[in-house]
Amino acid sequence: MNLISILNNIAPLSTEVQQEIIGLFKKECLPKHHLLHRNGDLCNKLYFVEKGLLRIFYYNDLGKDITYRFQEENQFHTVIDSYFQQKPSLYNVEALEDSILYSMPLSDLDKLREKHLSLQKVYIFVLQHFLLENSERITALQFHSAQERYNTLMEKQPLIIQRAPLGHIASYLGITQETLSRIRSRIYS
Amino acid sequence: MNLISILNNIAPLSTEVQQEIIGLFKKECLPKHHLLHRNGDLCNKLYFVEKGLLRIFYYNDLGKDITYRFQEENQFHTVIDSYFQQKPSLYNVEALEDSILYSMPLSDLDKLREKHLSLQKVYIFVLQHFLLENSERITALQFHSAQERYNTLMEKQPLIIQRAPLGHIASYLGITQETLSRIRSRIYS
DNA sequence: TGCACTTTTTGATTTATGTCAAAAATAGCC
DNA sequence: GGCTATTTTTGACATAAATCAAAAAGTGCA
Repeated sequence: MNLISILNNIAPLSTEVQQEIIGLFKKECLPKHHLLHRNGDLCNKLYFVEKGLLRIFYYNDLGKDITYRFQEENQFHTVIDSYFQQKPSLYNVEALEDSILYSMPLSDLDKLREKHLSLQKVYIFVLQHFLLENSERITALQFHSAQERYNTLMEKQPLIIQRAPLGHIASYLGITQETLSRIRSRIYS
Repeated sequence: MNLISILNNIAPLSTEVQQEIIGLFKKECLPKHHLLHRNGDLCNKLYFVEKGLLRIFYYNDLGKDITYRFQEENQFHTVIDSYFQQKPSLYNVEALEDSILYSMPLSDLDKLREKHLSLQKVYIFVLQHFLLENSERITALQFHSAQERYNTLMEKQPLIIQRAPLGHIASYLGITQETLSRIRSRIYS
């Protein structure tokens, strides 16, 4: 699986550690439209997306479905509000395509991290990566126009445009579906 | 200093570790308006804000000064785009008040974390905390109105309103100063 | 105390984006 | 291949917030 090579890239792992990791991650296959996590649930697993596409979303005050983010291949995934605080989540997670995930329970990961310093590093790296991504997103939402935010998405995750329905992309960008449709039809960017 | 008791709250530290931490953090006193970090600089220190108020900001395409976030007392601070990747930063950091910080070089922290597992936990906790905060901010910027975002700020960091100039708060919320002024003058929320 | 300087407020107008509604296009399926 | 069901586009109109400009209020200091 790609997981191991990605981890190795972050910090080289001994064969022993690699074997242990492989042993603890469990393969999960989700059909398209499967709801992996429902708001109110507790999420106590860290996932790695081997194949497919996940969408994390929540319902706002008006009950409207808002996409918080997409998780593509080779990304780690978890429901952060629940996972980090072990409390019921506000978010839902669904598979937008048939997907293959690897999952590891939080408790196993904790033990593993205590046992192997090298993994602690990897975990920190992953957290930092998420943090950087989020800070870019904040910057974008703060003062970029809808058009600019769309352009950025096109650069960073170009395939999302083809893989996810328009409405999901629109709410991810913080705009309505109609506005996104109009942006796409404009000749000039 | 508050730092030690805060760290202890996250994960209990031995007296030895505490002493080592105290020894490595260096006290820095900044006068109001001091520019702690300039865009293009490398940031290789982790800070703890003992007293005062910091503002992290950047200049957008139009050269407009945009507040990315405020750091109040008892918060950890660093310039994340630079610190985590050790590359020149897009951000500036200034003291909005006379401030007292404690700083530790990245290299010292790395060594310390390798040496003491308990600190690794603390570091992860801090990262997770930032991550949660950022995700709430994204949610707010995605679909809350200017008014709602202002209300949220009032709840979370009520003192900011009195301590920072209006223009800085406005850009933090992703709106213009004029709009913020009008929000404040409204009788109904 | 008064004067310059900065910050905040107010006003008039414009613009980007939202809302509601319906038509067009696309996809899923018997 | 044709027929729903879903998704996307288009249109008309409403609205929140931006912009530009100037007045008012607040602050620092000689």
